[in-house]
Amino acid sequence: MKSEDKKQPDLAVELDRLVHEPARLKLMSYLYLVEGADFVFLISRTGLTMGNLSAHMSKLEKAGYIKVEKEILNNRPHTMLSLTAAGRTAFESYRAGIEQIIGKF
Amino acid sequence: MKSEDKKQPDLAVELDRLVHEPARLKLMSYLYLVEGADFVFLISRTGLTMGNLSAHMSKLEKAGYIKVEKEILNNRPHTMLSLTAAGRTAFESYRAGIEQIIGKF
DNA sequence: GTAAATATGTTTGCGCTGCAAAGTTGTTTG
DNA sequence: CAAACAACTTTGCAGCGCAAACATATTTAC
Repeated sequence: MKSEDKKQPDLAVELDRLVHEPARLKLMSYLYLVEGADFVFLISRTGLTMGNLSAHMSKLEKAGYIKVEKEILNNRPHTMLSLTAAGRTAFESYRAGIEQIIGKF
Repeated sequence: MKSEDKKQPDLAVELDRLVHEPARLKLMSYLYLVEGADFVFLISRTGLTMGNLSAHMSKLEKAGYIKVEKEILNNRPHTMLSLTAAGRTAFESYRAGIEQIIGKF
């Protein structure tokens, strides 16, 4: 490396706040592995309330990070979530960013 | 009443928001390694503005995570930051929490 | 010698956001 | 039929991070 690099703010990496928020980070982390989980299951898995899961889900959907499919199953609503390609990319890049800040695990 | 662990919400881990905030995460990550850095240097290192660094520094200090030492050096104010023992512990436990959510790197 | 620029921070104003609580819609049960 | 349940959505507000404004002391320019 050259000394012409005045400062190297390797910590100046920007983390995607949409992913960074703990509730959403948990969701995306899980969806990254399983490729599909339903609303009710995710509540028990993440410890979120229905209200909060609903709100975060909407944000992630609006951002294009997850796909939300609603259907009627056994006469009841049923909601399935899954990561989109953009969501996978966003998660991977978030992971890289955080690793850069925190260091190797 | 007695509860059996039917579900293991390994994602239900709580992240310390004081550490989680990107600006503070960067600060603590760096201080974890070097054990002492001054205000001006940290600005270039983290990409924060003076105002934001000042605010986050105050929060971390109030939380007991860092120690802030102010002196006059060459007729100018000089501020040194360093992690406290509590800060080190908090950072380590944050790291463990995030690893549990995101997975192994 | 004083006005302007520089250095090192702190404080303030406010827009955004996450969370708990309340609301919605439909179904089952007694 | 009413009350309880299931699966969500919407709302209200407190708290927070950020940019901008402010504070204070020193050095430089003229």
